[in-house]
Order: sequence, then structure tokens, then C-alpha cells
Amino acid sequence: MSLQHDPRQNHLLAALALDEYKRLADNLERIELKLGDSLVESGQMMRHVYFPTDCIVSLLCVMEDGDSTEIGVVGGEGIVGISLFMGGETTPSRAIVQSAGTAYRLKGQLLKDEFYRAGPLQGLLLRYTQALLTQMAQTAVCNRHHSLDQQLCRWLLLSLDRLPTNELVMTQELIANMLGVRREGVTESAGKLQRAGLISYHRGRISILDRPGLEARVCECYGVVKKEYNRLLSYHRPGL
Amino acid sequence: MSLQHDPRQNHLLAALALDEYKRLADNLERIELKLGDSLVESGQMMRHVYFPTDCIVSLLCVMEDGDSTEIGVVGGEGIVGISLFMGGETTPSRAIVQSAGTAYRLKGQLLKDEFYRAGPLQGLLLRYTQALLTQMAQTAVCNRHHSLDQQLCRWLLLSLDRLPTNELVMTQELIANMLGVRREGVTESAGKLQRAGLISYHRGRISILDRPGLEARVCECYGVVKKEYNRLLSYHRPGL
DNA sequence: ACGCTTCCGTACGCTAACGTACACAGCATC
DNA sequence: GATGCTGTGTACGTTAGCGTACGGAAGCGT
Repeated sequence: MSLQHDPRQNHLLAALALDEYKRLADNLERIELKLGDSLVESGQMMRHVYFPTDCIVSLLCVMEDGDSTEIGVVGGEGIVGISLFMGGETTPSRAIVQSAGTAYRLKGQLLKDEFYRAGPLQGLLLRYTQALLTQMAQTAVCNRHHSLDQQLCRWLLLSLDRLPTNELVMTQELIANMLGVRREGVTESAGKLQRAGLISYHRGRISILDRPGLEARVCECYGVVKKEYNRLLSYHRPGL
Repeated sequence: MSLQHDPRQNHLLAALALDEYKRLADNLERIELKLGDSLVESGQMMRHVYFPTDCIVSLLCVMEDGDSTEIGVVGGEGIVGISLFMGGETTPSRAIVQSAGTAYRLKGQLLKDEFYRAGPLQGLLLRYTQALLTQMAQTAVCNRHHSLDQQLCRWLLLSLDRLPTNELVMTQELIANMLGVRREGVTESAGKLQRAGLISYHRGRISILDRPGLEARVCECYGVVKKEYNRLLSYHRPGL
């Protein structure tokens, strides 16, 4: 198995003890995800959970009129489909691929079986869920109190943390959907960042030029979330 | 034990099988909560979890500059202190009593012990957590897309659902804190509702006069959350 | 080379909510 | 019954973001 395509590039899978991982490994199905692919639809039963390695998935809350807002983002540190083991089976939100890449999927029932063994995986998934919860809470506050400029910075940094490169493929239209604002608003905020030399934007490709510069502009929300992820998920990799 | 003060007025405790409940019952400590009491402080270890019966607790996300936003509300249907069994032990948010009343508290370790028996209580708490998650997500969307008028309606209805009466004791100042807006904004929105004959406001006491009227004005967020709570937590009371 | 589509930039009036300021009415205290 | 505090109403200029509209540039297909 090449290092390029190891399921254990996903942090949750990486944190499992070897025997635990082995029980799942044969059932992990590698899958290539394209921008815009839908992994979870509102209210629909899921067949699988997804462990991203180098892709990013957005959790979106969509309203009747079609307006939407991103309530969380999942990358190699997490899993898509928590409602399976939380017991609800479905959620009222959607999960959309925000950055193309690879993920490994697992039949829902197999994850549930492993979860209810009440081994280390259970604690791991619960702590991850709590981290996600923090992310959602902070997003709610950020939506309320901070400027679009700051929110854009937060969004870029959260994405960047989950990407291997400094470039993300993403139109302003899509970012606007995620943040739940107008496309023109994103154009303006991104323009400021570009004029400040922090990013370079070109037809659906954003290159981050000055990450410290972004961090200087971002609101506290980014830091709070990141710190909580580190606190809850800074496990060692046993059995490696 | 008078019906007035039965811990099983809390829906989660009510949903337990009798033997499961009996293991906890002796350790449930009745406690009277006053408006403004703090049950959980950001980042601090909790000694207890709280099962409200007729009080309401707000989960608040507080920022460095003191601005805050409510990210969820807990009443007789829930529990305060989920981070104990989720494994994080602490959270970055606060829990403040929004409406005075009674709750039963339990030593954190005892709840964890029971949770890790992996019995029905575990599933119950996890489903409750998922419901709370939905509430937080919907709050984030609502903050973004809906007018203060609608959000006030949502807030009133969510509170009302958790109260035995039609009256809530709450100044506009406090509501403003919860919603993360100016006090004057609340005065204006509440004024509209009052002129429309839906509520009557008088120095920290709100009486709801026309609940259907509120429901007609509220945004979809209220319905989404309520539906999800019903779906996830509409259990029968076994062993009664 | 041409047209078409996608993506980005800009402009303008509009509105909800903000910050600030102040007035007044209930209620308690002394 | 003067004083003070708390809670509510109102007013006014300011601003961030909205809705809408339009123009242009980059890339794609033929």
C-alpha cells in the first residue's frame, strides 16, 4: 500500500489500535470525490460513513428558499456521517464536497458495530463530535458578530488547515454559498485580501500567499475552534 | 415523593427503565436554580450534570469582548453538561439559568459510569446530543438569514415549549444578550409583537397572549428544530 | 477565429441593525 | 415624597451587507 493512498492518512483511523483498525481495514473502500458531490442529503438514510484523507467536506444547513450556510467543515481530521452512531440515522443538513480528493468509506452498519463495542473508537468518535459541536457553536457566534472580511479569513484558514497545498479550487460563488452571503460580498472582501497581498485569486483558484497575514486579520473564532480540536484530538498513534 | 417534585419530570430520566433509574435515583440531588446562576463556565471542569425539570438553561458562547450569543437552550427535555460523557470534560461555552426553577443534579462520575455501561441511557443521551446539535446548526443559519423579529419569535417559542406557564420572567436586556443583539433592537421587535396583541410586556415579565400568532410569524427554524427533537426523543416511558 | 459560458469586478440605491443619547415610568429605599 | 435604580420607549445619524444591474475578462468548444 503506497503512502500516497493510505486510509490512515485520516487522523481518526490513524489513532486506532492496530487490531481495531484491522477489523475495519478490509471494508474500507477508497473513493474519489469530486467538487460538489453530495455525501449526505437532508433527512435521507446514509449507507456509509466517510473518512476523508485529502478532501474537504462542508456540512451545510439548507433552508426552504434555497439559502444555505455552512455549519461545519470536515477534512482528514474527521468523519462524515456522525448521525449514524449518534443514533439519529439522519440529519436535517447536507454534506457537500468542497475540495476534491480521496476518502475511504465504510458501510454504516460496520461502523455502528464497532462503535457499540465501546472500545477506543467510541471515545474517539465522541470526542470528535464534541469538537464539531464547538465548531458549529463558534460559527453561530461568528455569523452574528463578525464582519464578512473576518469570516472569509476564518473560512480560508479552516480550509487551508485541511489541505496539503496552499491552493484551493473554489469560486467566489461557492464561498458565498458556504458563508451564506452574496457573491458580490465575497468579491469585495477577497479583493481587499488580494490588494493586501495575502491571497491571489484567479478564476476559481485561490493561492494563499501570506498565511500569517490572514491569521492577523481573522477573528478569535478560528483560534477557539482550532485550540479545541487540538485539545480533544491530539492523540498518539498507538500500535504503529 | 410529591408529583410536584419528581426527578422524572425530566424527560430523559423519565425515559429510563426502572432498574436503570433506580441506580441513579438516590444520587439525584434536588437543587433550586435562580435566574442568572451559572452551571458551566468556559473551560472549567464540571462536577455535576443537571437534569432540569421546570427551569430553562441557556448555552452561551461568549467572546473576548464580552459579546455573547445563545447557541442552544435546555429545559425539561434535556441535560446540561454533555461534554462530560462526550469525553471532552469541558467546553468553551457557558450555561446560564434563563428561567428560575428546579433541576436535579448528579455527580459527573456517576453519569459517566452509567453511560459507559452502554445501556439505554447511552443511546438516549447520544440522541439528545444530536438534537442539540441540530438546534445549534439551525441557530447558526437563523443568525445569518432571518430578521430580528423572526428570531425573537423563535426564541419566545423555544422558551415557551420548556415552560409550564405562559409567562416568562426576562428583561429585554437579557434577551438581547441571548440573541446577541442590541437591547434597543429587542425593544422594537417586542413592541411590534405587543402592538399586534401577541404578547404583553411589563418590566421583566412577558405574557404570551397569542401563541398561534407567534407561530405564524416565526421562521422555519423553529419548526425544523422542534420536529427533530420529536423525531429523536419521542420515546415511550418503559417500566412505568 | 468566433461565440458562449463562467467567473470576477464595480456601481448604486436600499434596509436592517448598530452606536449613542436621552426621556420617562415603575419600584424600592430612606 | 425625594432619591436612585432598573427597565422600557424613542430618536437619529452611521454602516455593513443586500438586491440588482451591468461590463469585462478568461477559458472552452466548434
